[in-house]
Amino acid sequence: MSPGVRTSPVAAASRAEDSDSVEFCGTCAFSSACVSNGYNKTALRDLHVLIEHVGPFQAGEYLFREGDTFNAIAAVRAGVVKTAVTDSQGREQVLGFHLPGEVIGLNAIHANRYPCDAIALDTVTLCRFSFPQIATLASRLPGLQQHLFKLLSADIGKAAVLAGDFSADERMAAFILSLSRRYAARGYSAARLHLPMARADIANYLGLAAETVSRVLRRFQQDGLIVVDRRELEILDAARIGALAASVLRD
Amino acid sequence: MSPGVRTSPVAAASRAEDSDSVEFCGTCAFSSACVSNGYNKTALRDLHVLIEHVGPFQAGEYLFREGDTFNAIAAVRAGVVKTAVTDSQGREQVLGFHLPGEVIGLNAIHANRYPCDAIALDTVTLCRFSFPQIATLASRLPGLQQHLFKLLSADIGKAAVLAGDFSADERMAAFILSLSRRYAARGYSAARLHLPMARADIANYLGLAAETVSRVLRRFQQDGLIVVDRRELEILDAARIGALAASVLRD
DNA sequence: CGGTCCCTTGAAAACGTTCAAATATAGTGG
DNA sequence: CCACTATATTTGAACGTTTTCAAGGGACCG
Repeated sequence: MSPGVRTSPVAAASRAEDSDSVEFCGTCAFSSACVSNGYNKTALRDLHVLIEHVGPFQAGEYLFREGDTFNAIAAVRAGVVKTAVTDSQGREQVLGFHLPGEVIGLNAIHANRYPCDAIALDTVTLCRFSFPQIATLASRLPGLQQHLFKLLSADIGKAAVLAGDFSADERMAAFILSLSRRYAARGYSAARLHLPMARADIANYLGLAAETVSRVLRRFQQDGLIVVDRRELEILDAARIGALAASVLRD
Repeated sequence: MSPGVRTSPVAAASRAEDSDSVEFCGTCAFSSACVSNGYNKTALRDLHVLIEHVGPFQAGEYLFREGDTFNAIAAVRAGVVKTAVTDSQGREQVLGFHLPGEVIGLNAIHANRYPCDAIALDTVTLCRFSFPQIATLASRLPGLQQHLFKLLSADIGKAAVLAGDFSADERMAAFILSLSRRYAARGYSAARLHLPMARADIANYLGLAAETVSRVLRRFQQDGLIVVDRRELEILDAARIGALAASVLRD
């Protein structure tokens, strides 16, 4: 990204790359699939003009910070985004990881400010949607309004998944399987996946200690469930992983 | 409520009580405050016709069940509602408690089915809003659409609050303070409050054992933080409760 | 007054954490 | 290309908070 951009590239107005392009990228096409069925080209153009491609961001860069004024949601186009809050004592609490195709910023609508930080874990590019504009457009396109309601509704349930009292094994298995499924839904391999986040981030997200994550992964490998090497992970026994994760993922 | 109603009074179409009344109840007035400013009487009447007052429900009655077809959200008008899921082994997981003025069913939009059970903890009455109708109306009333977006967005954050690794004391203090604030926001006392749910429900919600809840409450009382007698609770030292809860509630 | 459910209390056990240290890896500059 | 440093991960052992197990009271309801 260009040097000199100092605060909240997502929150701040950003220039669109390839502003003369009239094609949707894959992510945009996904995000707008709801309106592309049965709507005219005017609607599609309306949607297109409020989309900006921003990035790339390098690992560690902040996409937005807690407290920044909210004015846009964003779909991850490439890379992985971590959302987290930091308390007064500087302790971080990881809220989630967002893979390509997934939307960030929905939890900022309520207070008109982002309630968490968003940090690139690797090289990230985004599709940025001005929220006031997309809300206005949603008034005219019932399909878009419905899509936004559903995106928001789905996020309510996701946040509650790890609230239960699950064992370290169950949490770890659910984490692996969730990543696998979400990658698979985007056309990546369901068996081999890359973990772009540190063990400490996984642990924090799952409510465990980093040492516990390390130990559980090692034991999973000893038991033939997975093969893990650094941040590359292969699922060998999806059935047993699924059995462990079932109580967490509810299926 | 009338006998013979067997399934999902919220999901199913229900008769409105006082159908000839043209006055909003307090909850309805609250829920529709967003549109009552600057909108004409036609809009208000449109909103009113899609509201149904349902109930009362007795303690233990199901307002809707997991898997029921979704077609309405509801605001609690009186009483307290517990939402929970039950896994394949029959173990219950409490997702939340909903006080008067709070909305239930928002997490059902995504899949068009309720993802959890809703159970009355005491005598409950509801304002039921047909979701297809309110969504249609929201297309014409930007203020209503914005209000719905904000309701949904706020719920995303609420669910994640207890995901962190907090001690039993911190969780319990946060629970007490959250109830106190939410009751106070509705005009009830912030210091004296009634707990309509069992200790086991509190424990389940907080990710603790019921015995731990009992012990923490007793110790809080020994330390002069609260007085608790059965399901009546008085906060004596709001400052220290607040200090304990701060890391959980983030303030 | 009996029954049931809810709550409380005590003691032992378990799971995961914390502390401490070794190992490995990636990044940096010579 | 290599040494060097900081960071990340792994591993071991002791500790601690919470859970589990077991039992005892107590309130509410018929």
